[in-house]
Order: sequence, then C-alpha cells, then structure tokens
Amino acid sequence: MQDVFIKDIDKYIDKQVRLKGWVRNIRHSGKLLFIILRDGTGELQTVAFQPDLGDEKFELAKRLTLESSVIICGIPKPHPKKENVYELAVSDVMPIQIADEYPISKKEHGPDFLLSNRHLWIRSQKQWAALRIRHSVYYGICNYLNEQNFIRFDSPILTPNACEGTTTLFELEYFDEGKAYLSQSGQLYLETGIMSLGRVYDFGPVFRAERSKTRKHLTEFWMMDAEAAYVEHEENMQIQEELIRYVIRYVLSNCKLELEILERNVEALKAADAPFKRITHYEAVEFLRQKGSDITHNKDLGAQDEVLLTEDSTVPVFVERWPQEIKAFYMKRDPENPNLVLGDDLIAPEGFGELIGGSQREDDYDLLYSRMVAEKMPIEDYQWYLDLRKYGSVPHSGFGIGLERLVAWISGVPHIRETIPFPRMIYRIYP
RNA sequence: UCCGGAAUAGCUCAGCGGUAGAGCGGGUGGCUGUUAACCACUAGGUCGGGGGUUCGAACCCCUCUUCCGGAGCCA
Repeated sequence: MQDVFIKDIDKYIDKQVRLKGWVRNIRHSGKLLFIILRDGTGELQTVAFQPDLGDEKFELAKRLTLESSVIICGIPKPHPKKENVYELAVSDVMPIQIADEYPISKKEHGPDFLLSNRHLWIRSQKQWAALRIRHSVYYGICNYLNEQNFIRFDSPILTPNACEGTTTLFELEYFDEGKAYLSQSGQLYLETGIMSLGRVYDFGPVFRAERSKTRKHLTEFWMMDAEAAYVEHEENMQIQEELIRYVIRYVLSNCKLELEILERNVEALKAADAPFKRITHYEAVEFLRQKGSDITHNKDLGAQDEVLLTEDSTVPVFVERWPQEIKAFYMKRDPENPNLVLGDDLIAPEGFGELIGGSQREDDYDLLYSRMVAEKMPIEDYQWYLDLRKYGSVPHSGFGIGLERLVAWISGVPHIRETIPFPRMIYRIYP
C-alpha cells in the first residue's frame, strides 16, 4: 500500500493508495458517503459506497465528524462530473480520533471569534492558502537574494539601543546590564556585516510597541533587511524593484491554486511585474495637492495620500529624495540638494501602503556624527556604528521589507493579521 | 492617544417598551452522486457586567468591561 500526498494523487490513478489527513466536510446520502479529506498538501473528495465498504466500516465512517483525523485507503479515479478533478473510491476507513464538535462551522464567523480560535482557524482553506503564499514570498525573497550574492547575516533580537527613537520599543530587564529592548530593525547591525561579507540580509521578527490599530499593522512582524557595500541610491532602488518583481513571478508560478482560493485578481498581479514608477517626494506633494490633499513639502505621506498616489497605477510607486528632517539620521544627503536625503519608500498599489523603506547610508564620519548629536542620540551607545565610518568606510545602501505587508498585497488578503500564523496586535496576545 | 461602531443560542445575526427568534452547527430518522448537500423532527438563552427610569427593559438613560473599524506612527 502506497502512502501518498493529495497533491500527487493524479500520478496514482487506478492504484491502491493510503491517505492520512483530516475531515474537512462529510455528507451522506443513503448508501453513499462523501468525506472531503485534507492532508496539508490539498483536498480530495473520497466516496464510500456501503455495499463495497461493508456495513460495519460504513457505520464507523458515518460517525466521523468535522476535523476528525483519519486514514483512508482507496483507488483514485477521475471525478464523474468534473474535468481534471479526482476522487478516491474508498476501500477502508481508519479513524484516528473522532473530533469533538468543531468550533469553526461552515458558515461565516466574526474576526474576534476566529482570532480567538486562530490555532484552529489556520486549518481553513483561505488561511491555508495565505500561509502557503507567505511561504512562497519568503522563499522567493531568499532565492533572489542568494542569486544576487547576498549572505544571510542574522541580527540580534535583544538589543541595547533603539534604531530610531525609544517610544515604540518593548523594554525588558537584562540581568545586571540594565534595560534591553526587542529589536525594531536589524539594519545598523547589517551595516557592520557588509564590511565583512559585501552583501548581507537578515530575516526575522521585529517589534514595534506602537498603539496602531489598522489593517496593516502588527506589534510583531517579520522583516527582511538587506544591505550592500558599494551600492548607491539608484542601484539600491533597482535591486528593490527586481526583488519585488521576482517575488511576484515566483508566487504566480508556485501558488496558482492558493491565489484562486483567495480570489486574487491575478491579472492585476501580472500587471505589477513591469517597471515601477518613480517620483520624488517634492513631485509627489505637488501631485497630491492637486488631488486635494493638504500635505505640505516637509510632511510624510498620510494613509490617504498613499491611496491617491497609487490609485491610478498598476505598479508599485517609489517615492524618493525625502526632506532630511522627516527621515532617519543615517540616511545620506542628496549631493544635489543638502535638504534632501537619498531615501526611498515603495508604495504598494491597492491601498496596502509602504512595502519597503530604503536609503543610501551616510558614510562620512563627521556628517553622521553631527547628525547624531543634533538628534541628541547617546553617542557612546553607537560608537560601534560610528566606527564603520573610520575603518574602510564605503558608499552603501540598504532597505527593509515588511513580509506580512508584501504577503497581504500579493495574496489580496484584506487584513495583515491573516498573513502570519499568530498575529500579535495591541489588544491580542492569545493564542 | 484620538474619532466612530458593536456586544442576544456553540457560531452569524434579526428583534429596538408588552410571552426570546431564524439560519448554520449538535442529536435522531430518511435518501445511490453530494458540493457551505437536501427533507422531517429535536435539544439549546441570567439578551456582556453593574446601576437607574418604567406597571413592565434585550430595547430608554448612566457607568464599567471587551472587541471591531479608522487616524496618527510606521514595514
């Protein structure tokens, strides 16, 4: 007897196989019994006919409930009514555990109930699809970076200092060393890595103690930071664009079924695999004011501004060359205008907001030092970071991608909480 | 932190001053091709907590709690 996965079922037509999984749904009609089985790789309808299975096994099989675990043997056959669909003619049924009354019914549920039952909700078809797309986005990113000679360089999660500001940090006691913080970004550590390895990236959870309550925020999310030596602003954006387009193609070719389950508009996704738009912050503000926004030239984009900026675009939009005063201390000044920095934000179409924040980094010791003093940063805590500008400093750039936002946009899932197994939000830490 | 909204059966909701309802889910029975199967019967409730108004409150008022959506901040 061959153990097989449902995704491979079409290779075993008319052969005896054994499937191991869970009951997604069960229906019976007299002497016929339909068990929809799922095994992690897919779903398959199994059909038991009482005279073939025998009265005893048939009665046993009828006692299966939603989400019961079960091993089913039988012979894969083409579905009598559907093209390219298969079903299993059941020859044996072995219940492993008869599930209690399953809390998640086949009708709709509210978000509070589903989030409280997240440990079970992940079994649902749409959640299964979203988590598989997350997996493919993750691997797409890693594959691209590997092909481009980026070396994985993991940043610490426990850190002695803030990357940017301290108001949004989770704080904890670290033995006798005083306060430590959960990392908001590994970027500063990555900058050390490039001086050894040339091009590096990290991928891990980061933490923001912001009291944000929107569909695009989590307090714990996964971020990929990449950093490269001898890469300047233009090439930095080029890498970001190629990476995103690579991931789009990777998901389109690996997750057809998942995108279909999530009812993602695949044509819109294909259309996004084209040269991205580029606009300076100054031009963006002019454009947005024409469209009725009250944004000014020294302000960041609001949520509505991001929608206005991308609503007529089929591709993501880069906003580059930002006013220095609203961007982080480590960004390099624009040589053509000292009031600007060589930073870029990549805004997703369809209202998902910022996918990437990147910049060329300040590589001059004195300029970086004076900027840190101006921001009243504790220089002694950052001496290691300043050292990088003393020992073989080079022009370099990098960027960070929020994994869940990218997954949300690519999958078309409306809320970021469905793009991570266990979302951490301001009012929720269970389960 | 601010601005909105919600809380009634296991779940999703209706009821909005006069005997607590439906669909799904559960249970029992029926059906040889079902697709959120269908049909019949059936069990299931301190109407989020506390206080008030009223002859009478799920419904009106006050308060607390929990959650949702959005803003700001950010990825």
